[in-house]
Parts: sequence; structure tokens; C-alpha cells
Amino acid sequence: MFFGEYEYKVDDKGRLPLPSKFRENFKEGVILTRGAEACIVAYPLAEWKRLADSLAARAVTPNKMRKLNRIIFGAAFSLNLDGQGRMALPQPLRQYAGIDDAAIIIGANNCVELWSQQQWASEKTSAEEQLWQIMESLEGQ
Amino acid sequence: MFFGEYEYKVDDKGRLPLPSKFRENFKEGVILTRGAEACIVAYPLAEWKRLADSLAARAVTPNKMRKLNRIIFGAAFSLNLDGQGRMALPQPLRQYAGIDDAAIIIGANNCVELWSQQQWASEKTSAEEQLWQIMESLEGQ
DNA sequence: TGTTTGGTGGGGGATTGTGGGGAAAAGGGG
DNA sequence: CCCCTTTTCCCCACAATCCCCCACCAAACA
Repeated sequence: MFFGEYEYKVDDKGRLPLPSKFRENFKEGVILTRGAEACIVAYPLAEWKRLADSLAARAVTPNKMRKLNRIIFGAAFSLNLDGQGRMALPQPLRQYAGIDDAAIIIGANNCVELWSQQQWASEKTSAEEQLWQIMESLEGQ
Repeated sequence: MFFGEYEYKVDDKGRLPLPSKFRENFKEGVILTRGAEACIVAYPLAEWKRLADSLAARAVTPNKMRKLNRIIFGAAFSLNLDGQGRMALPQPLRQYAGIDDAAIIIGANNCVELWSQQQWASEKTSAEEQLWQIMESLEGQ
């Protein structure tokens, strides 16, 4: 269960620290992948496997299964934290999320999201606007 | 379990490096075969045997069994990594996948796929569409 | 004020992508 | 059966990168 908003620097070697409170959950391995919005999503290894399985269960035909495996596994990067609790961000993902010298780190329940400052600023306002709509639509159920 | 997307050059001798993270799984031997889509599929020897056995178990009649053996084993190439962790790609497979000077390598769960840049670009977009459809169908619940 | 925790930075050894040389093996024609 | 050509495979080389480890410092805390 991840909470909070943090801002850390990306150093010259492309390393980004994970907030110390999160590190325990990620010490078995980190899976980085492209988020639906312009951000990087980090899952603890075990959590990611759980998600991949539940998605694969949706692919009833071998044909769809192959396609899913390609996208889900091909877009994922597996890595470990270094001794200081940092991740080395793969270049393709950094580019996708537009992260250069600093990153916003968002605890988002079962995963952690990494944003550039600009992308996060715009996403935040748009998400806040929609939040009340979503909440209201949920109340109807 | 194979992850990630890599791009490597094919050198003048037709050799393609396997990402170093994958090599341990392939050191017992590599089976290359034609993918259902326009790509080469690489299985670790042990995984290949497992798949072949499970296929054979489903071919109930000797007639179907012979046909399967011909197609499955006839299209497969067995080889070993060299000291630098490279594979020598058989000419028929290279031609089938359209791989000339560079190849995209996709970790796809239990196997590794080799694509030409062009083929991968088109397959990627088609597979991504499929993923979002499934994701959206999940949101409806 | 001493100690610990955590963000930042960097040095250097180990690994890896790429290229090429040469021996061993295979194949084909005389 | 021999010889020449071609291919295959093993080894070496080198530059760039990655990754492990140590150091510094500032803030928090007792």
C-alpha cells in the first residue's frame, strides 16, 4: 500500500531514489513499465506477476495470448535497487515519460508512478476535476 | 521468465547477441523456430521439450502425431550460444522474419521473439490496441 | 551535541556489445 | 582419393557501459 507525493533528482547516471518507506516492498525486484498516461509505473515483482496472470486469463485464444505476452512482458523492465535504494531508469521509459533532471514519485495504492514535473502538474489538475465526478458516480451503486 | 525490449545489430557473420539477462536460461541450448507472426521464436531447450511433450499428448492419433512431428521439429533449429552469448541465425529463419542488419528482441514470458524493426513496429501497435481493449473491459467490473 | 537516516555524487572494476582473425570442419569437383 | 574452397566455430581484442561500493552532507532525533 503506497502513499504520498515525493520529488527527487535524477542524477547524471540516470538513477532515481525510491522513497525509503517504499524500499522494503521492492527489495525482491522492481518491474518498470509504461503507464496508460505519460508516466512510468513501478510494481513490486510479486504484485506485477499477479497482474500479468489476471490479464493473461482474459486472453482466451492462443493468438491473443501471444499478443498479450509480447506487449505486457516486452514493455516491462526488470531491475533491482542498488545499495542506496535507487533505480536505474531505462532510456526508453525515461523518454516516454519525459523525465530528465527530476521526477515526481506518486504512491498509488498497489503501485508507484513516476512523472515528469510538467506531466504531473497537468495530470493532477485534470484528475482532481474528475475525482468528484467519479466519486458521485460510485455513490449511485 | 523473460522481460523487456532490446535492439542489437546482426554482424557480418550473421550473429545476434542475446541480452545478457537471458543467457543463463539458454546456456543448455537454444531452439529457434518460425513464429506464427513474422518473427523468430527462441526457446530454451528445456522449455522447448516441455512444449513438444504437451503438444504430443494432445495428438491422439498416430497420423496426427506424425504430421505434428514433421512440422514442429522440421521447422526447428537447434544451436548453442558462442563464448560471447551470440546466436548464429539460420538463413531460412532470417529470411522468414526479414531480419537483415538489426533485430528487435522481445522477452515474451516463456520465450524470446526476434523481429525486424519494421515488422515489430506494426505488430506493436496492433497488440497495444488489444491490450487497451482488455484493460477497458476490466474497468467495467 | 553525538548519532542515525537518507538524498546526492563519483570512482573504478566488471560486464557487455561489437568486430575480426584463424583453426577446424564440411563440401564439392577433378 | 586428394585438394581446394567455403563455412562454421572458437578465441581474442577493445571501447563503452553498467553496477557495486564508498564518501559526503544535511536534516532529524534523542
